[in-house]
Amino acid sequence: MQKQATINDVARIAGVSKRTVSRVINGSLSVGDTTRTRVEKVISELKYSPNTQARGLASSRSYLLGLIYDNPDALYLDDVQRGVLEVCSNLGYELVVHPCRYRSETLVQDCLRFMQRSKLDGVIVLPPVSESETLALALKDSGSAYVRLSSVALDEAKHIVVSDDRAAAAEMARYFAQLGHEQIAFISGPQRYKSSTERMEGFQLGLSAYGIKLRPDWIIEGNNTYETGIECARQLLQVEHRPTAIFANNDQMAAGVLKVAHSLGIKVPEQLSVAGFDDNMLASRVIPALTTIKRPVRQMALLATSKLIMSIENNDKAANNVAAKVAPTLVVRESTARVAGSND
Amino acid sequence: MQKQATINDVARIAGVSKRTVSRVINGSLSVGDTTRTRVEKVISELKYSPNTQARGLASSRSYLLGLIYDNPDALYLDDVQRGVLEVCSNLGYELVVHPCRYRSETLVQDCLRFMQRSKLDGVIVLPPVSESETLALALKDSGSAYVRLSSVALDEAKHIVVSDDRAAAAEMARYFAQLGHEQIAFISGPQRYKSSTERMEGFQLGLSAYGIKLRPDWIIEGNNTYETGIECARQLLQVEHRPTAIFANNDQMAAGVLKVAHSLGIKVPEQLSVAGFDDNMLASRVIPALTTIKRPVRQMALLATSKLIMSIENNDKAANNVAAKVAPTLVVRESTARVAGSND
DNA sequence: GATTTACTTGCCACCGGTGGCAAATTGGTT
DNA sequence: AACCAATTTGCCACCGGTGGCAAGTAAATC
Repeated sequence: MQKQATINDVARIAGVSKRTVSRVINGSLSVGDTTRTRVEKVISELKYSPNTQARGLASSRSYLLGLIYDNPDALYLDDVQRGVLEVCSNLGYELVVHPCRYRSETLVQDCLRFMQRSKLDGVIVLPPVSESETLALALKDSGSAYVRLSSVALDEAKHIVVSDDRAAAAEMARYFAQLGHEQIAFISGPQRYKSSTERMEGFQLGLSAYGIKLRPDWIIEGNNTYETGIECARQLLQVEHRPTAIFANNDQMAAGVLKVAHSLGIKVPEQLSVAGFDDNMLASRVIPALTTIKRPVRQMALLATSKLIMSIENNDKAANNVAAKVAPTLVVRESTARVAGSND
Repeated sequence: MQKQATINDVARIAGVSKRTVSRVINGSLSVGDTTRTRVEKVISELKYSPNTQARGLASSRSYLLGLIYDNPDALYLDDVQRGVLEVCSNLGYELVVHPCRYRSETLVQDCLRFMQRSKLDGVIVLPPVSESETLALALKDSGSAYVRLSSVALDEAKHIVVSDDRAAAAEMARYFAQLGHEQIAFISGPQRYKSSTERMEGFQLGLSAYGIKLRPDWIIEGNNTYETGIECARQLLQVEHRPTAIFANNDQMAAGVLKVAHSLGIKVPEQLSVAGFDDNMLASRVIPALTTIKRPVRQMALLATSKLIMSIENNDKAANNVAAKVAPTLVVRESTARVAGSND
């Protein structure tokens, strides 16, 4: 158990004061070139690395970021986490993960306490927690740095990264219409989430451009899980007259639709087109592979983390200049086709 | 932005010294009952919560645990992370995640530096990184608390949680044999990982009890990804005489086999039985749903975290008493069946 | 050469707790 | 009442850095 070198060791060996060493570490401008190189040499010889706790205590910085989320899809979380970590490790931050309950009464309190306890420099908030205005206000109020991921621009540019789910859903509508579908059903996510309503409205808007209107009984609400996907699909497919195409709010539910269709002997895409949203790993694994909307999750994570770190390092202007909006794109695979009997 | 109460505030208001407040916080025995209650009252009135950095600096504790892994399956990582976090939040720890490169030359250095930088109290190491003896030694050497997840008992009980993959694979062998399969292929994981060799050997051992021997050219090495699952499946299935059953080292590769079988018009399970290992979300989503081995990932995570925290809190004896071994179990679904033409 | 100006560097207090030890208090004995 | 042990509390140094300001040094100006 070798003892860790301290700033004093470096100072003594380099023959300077520890204040100067501190300056070198923090890249202060006012250090002479010769001094700087000398100190840097000693630092690398000693493999010295500053104690984050001491540093944090003195400067109220921790080089710790937090990731706040509520029970998201494992694949989505993983994508985000990878993206965030990539930026973190490049810029010398570590990431603390913090699941919480969006609908709990103590959400705000819980999150603030989390930040305070670990003295986080900032947090990234994932949907649906990101949709809580109470939390956002509390964060702003406590002077914390934060960035929210969302599908609507509900905050200042420096605090948010938005994916235009509405436009993407509209594109899916266009695609369905061009394949000749008119009997179309939609399995929505929970209506209390903005991401759900955005996608639904975008889809309806897109269809209306082709004069197509969703039948109210063909809009069914799931909760974004595979299991509810199955339930909703049963309602839509175990009937006399069924839709020729189903758009689900995410890939998990679309996978549920495939399962039900298969068990009912309905051929996809010949007799039924199915599409999802996300383009996570599952989408390409299932048979037939899902047509879906690719959400640029990784890109959002990168942007959010950059923004966050910029605003932490007191460069709010730069944080504002980082792009705040990304566009999901349509990915066509095997689960969708021209409607049977249509020729146009 | 309300300022946070400090230990001095509490001390002043309660009319005691801050050393006494510190004692109350840490549950020291030698505090009078009246004093204790008085201090506790003030603490809760002020909503005081100790500054972790200062605390850490003084006592070299951080209440931070680390999770070290290398590019695992997203679903596996998510399961582990959930389990770990559950225990963490109950016991007042936070979790810092740290991906790294198992095969990098700087692995050990990188991990130690990570622990040091953030002053972690301990780490949980996932496979395959957990198989690095160099890292384990370095951790032990540096006096760090750590627990490894693995499929072989390669460390003292207090440092490891093992899943008996070998026995589980043998059970799959038994199941295959009892279905009448003799023409069996195995898609292994990278042979440099113990988890891969354990499963392979267990499978072979299990088969040999029924007098079945794997043909050497029907043992193919993949790297646990869906993509290599596809490649391996092509090699096994695009030939004149093909196996009647394939066991893959994990669910991802098994999903690849399903895909190839489907594209070649081979019916699963009628013409080909397929099984995976893990029982992650994917296994039940694909069509047909995969027969697989359920790894008790969550349970392992819970055990590992408990062990770790016990050994941090200087209770090595207790850590040793936490069960160190868990048993994966066979889950039969739709992708396996009696071999065609067999009646026994 | 003296004075101003700009740039480097060092000193010391402080961040908010904990550890070791001494001091004060309590209660029991003789 | 004096003494002693056990319990409870307080004092002060210290953990390893950073901030503010003063001091020192070199270059620029007159």
